[in-house]
Amino acid sequence: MKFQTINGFKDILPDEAALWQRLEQTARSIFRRFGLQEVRVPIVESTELFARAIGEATDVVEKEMYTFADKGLTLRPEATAGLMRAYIEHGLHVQQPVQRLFTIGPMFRHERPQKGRQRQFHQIDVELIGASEPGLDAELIAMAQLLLDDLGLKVSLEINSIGCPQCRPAFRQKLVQHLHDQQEQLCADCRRRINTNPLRTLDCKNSQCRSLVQDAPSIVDNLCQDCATHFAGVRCGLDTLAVPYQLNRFMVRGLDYYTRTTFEFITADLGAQAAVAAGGRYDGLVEQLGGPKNTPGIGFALGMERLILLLEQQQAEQDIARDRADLFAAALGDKAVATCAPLVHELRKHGLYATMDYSSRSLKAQMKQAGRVKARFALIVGEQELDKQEAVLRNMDTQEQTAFSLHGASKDVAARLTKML
RNA sequence: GUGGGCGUAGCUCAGCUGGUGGUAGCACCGGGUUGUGGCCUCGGAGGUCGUGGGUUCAAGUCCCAUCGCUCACCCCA
Repeated sequence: MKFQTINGFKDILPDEAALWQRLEQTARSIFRRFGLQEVRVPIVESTELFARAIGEATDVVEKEMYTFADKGLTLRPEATAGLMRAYIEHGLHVQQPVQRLFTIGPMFRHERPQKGRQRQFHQIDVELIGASEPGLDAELIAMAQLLLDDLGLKVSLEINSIGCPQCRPAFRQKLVQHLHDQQEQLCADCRRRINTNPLRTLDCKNSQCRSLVQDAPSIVDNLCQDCATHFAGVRCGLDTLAVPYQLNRFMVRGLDYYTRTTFEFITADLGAQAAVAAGGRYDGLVEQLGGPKNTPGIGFALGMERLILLLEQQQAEQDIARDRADLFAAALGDKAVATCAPLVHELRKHGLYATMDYSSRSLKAQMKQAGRVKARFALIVGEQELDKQEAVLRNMDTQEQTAFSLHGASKDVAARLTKML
């Protein structure tokens, strides 16, 4: 019996973990400048919360959730619902009119895994709650763009507005009418979608469907006055901030809570999973979850695995800069090991990355190991030196070697040694 | 849920129309340097060829089943 990660779940080993750290650090650095605050919420919530927030009829809720049916609990398939629950539960709206929050962590969806899609995946999730001005939409999108730029990734931005409960039903009806008229020519999936989720036909990948919806009614032409004005404001804001974008009137959302502004950052380098970040406005969500009335919000999620894949592709040639050890102690013999161990520990108290080998292997083997941890210095402690209370300090870069006295308590020896490194 | 591709060393992979599992590369260990890393050189260790059946004198190779991985559909970050 051999244990292994189960399908759709993945180990992140040290080399890759370095990239994850870089990604998170870059994100945190950007978020700080935009005044975002971190929150950490549980990965388990009541099933009812997700059903209510995401929508009973969505694929995510209908067939992709990891649910403990007997307990009424579910592993979160996305972050927004839990964040909104926390926002409402703790009355965050009272503390500040606009809350700027982010969270980072794992999400779970029981889909068939493929490139850029795991069953456990990670998102960086940002939410701005409590304001609806279009300038805020533009700021949020510009921030996401800045983050992706800082990571050195080339992605393109697409935006759309999907209206609100005022104007979407009318548009939906109009679209259904149009689709009915050419039902025979649509693919089987799209024929089914006419009834289940007509908006989805707009981004079908089937080429024939694609050309058929080209002259379908466009949602941006069917927005109510408020939504149209708002969307114009968002576009204007993006222009002001010099964020290039493409209007994609076929872009829709799979989660029910979205309203008005929607956007996606797309890459051509990930196969079928093109979206590395996506989000939009959700002006009715807080109220729908039992929070204060008229609390608008907007947010987005970045797919971390997808970003990591891009980062890996991009710098396939460069190897990741590993931390250099400050000192490697090569101890030859039991006495030497006994001398080095407390010394190394003292160096670590001084904040240095020091390490040693306890096995008393050949000096050659230990030097090799020193090279492997990219040690800047090696301290060679052998029997010859020990008799004289001395060691050899070798600069691994210049190959210079000097005698180093081991006289005194290891604490004092370490203090002297630290100065020489 | 539906299709396609692939399972040989820790990793990346050779292995042609069946005829003894590769001096393959990387990584690991040791020698060359009686106590000095990277480069070089020599050697070593490491495998139920995913698993179970079948065909055959003979199966990593052909057939069937099964498990696993992967890509795509669907859906989504």
